[in-house]
Amino acid sequence: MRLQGTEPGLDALDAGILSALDRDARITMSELARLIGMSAPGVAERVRRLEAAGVLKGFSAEIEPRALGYAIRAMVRIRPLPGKLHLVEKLIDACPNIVECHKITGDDPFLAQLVVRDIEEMDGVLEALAEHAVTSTAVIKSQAVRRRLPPLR
Amino acid sequence: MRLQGTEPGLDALDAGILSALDRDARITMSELARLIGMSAPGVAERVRRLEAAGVLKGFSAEIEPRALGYAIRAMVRIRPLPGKLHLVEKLIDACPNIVECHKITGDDPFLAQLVVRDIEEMDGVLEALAEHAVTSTAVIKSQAVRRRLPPLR
DNA sequence: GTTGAAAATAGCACGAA
DNA sequence: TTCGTGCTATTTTCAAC
Repeated sequence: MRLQGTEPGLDALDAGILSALDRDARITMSELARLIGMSAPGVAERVRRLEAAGVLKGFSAEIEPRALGYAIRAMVRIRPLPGKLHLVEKLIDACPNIVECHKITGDDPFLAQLVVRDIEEMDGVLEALAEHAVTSTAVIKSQAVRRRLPPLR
Repeated sequence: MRLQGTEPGLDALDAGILSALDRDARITMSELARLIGMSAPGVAERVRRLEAAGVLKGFSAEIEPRALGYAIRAMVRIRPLPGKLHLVEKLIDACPNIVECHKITGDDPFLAQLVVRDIEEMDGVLEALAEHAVTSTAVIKSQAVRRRLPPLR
């Protein structure tokens, strides 16, 4: 196996495996084997190697927030007030409505994805942040590109 | 089962199921059954119902772009030039380095997540967009909050 | 939702290329 | 090394309750 971070390291079979697992992570190794034309132990071994190489970090469920009553999703840029960077980072982590947050370059250090049931709930979260940071909120209207993999080779 | 979008609709067992599947989507129904204290056919039935209700949209692999040689990740705000909205949307969809894109409110209609191997590749993507849109790029330095579920009840 | 039996699958050792 | 075959344990699925 090649070192992590060097390429390609992935042949067409690995690419097929990753692609299939991305479409349906609960597929059986047998079915996966049929799809790419290998034996089940063979693909299972490759999957283990991809995990060991750090390519496959895990498998997760795609859950639809709307179906849980979270009608609104928004991207929030967050700029902590002077001296409040660490405090704000803790606030962000402690806010259960923030389902993801990146530290980014530029004027606003954080870009968070917010999921709320209604405008009132959104306002509550933003108000709580407002004491220690300036926020810019953009409501998500739709997905132009649904989560997908980058080119695998 | 309650109508999609009405709450709660989820009891503690469903919440446990979703949480466990989010942590590891490839867990067996038997193991999941043990975790939440039910029989295997019982949990399997609940999982089917959560899928039918639109709560569980699917299961996907978490793939680490870095391990594939994509050293840089960035969030790009994209503002199409007048009359170029649809063209830009097509360009975005056709760009394999864009792994996700939201249509949002505000001055910049699109917020895309970009994954590239190096600065040169990033420049190439942004140059291609520059003909038809104004872009603002923020490189992702780290994840402050790793993808997680909102409160399930 | 549970139990129990049949079919499919996973995981292992071993041999071949 | 990496993959395939054949075995056993586990899991899935379906029936009946």
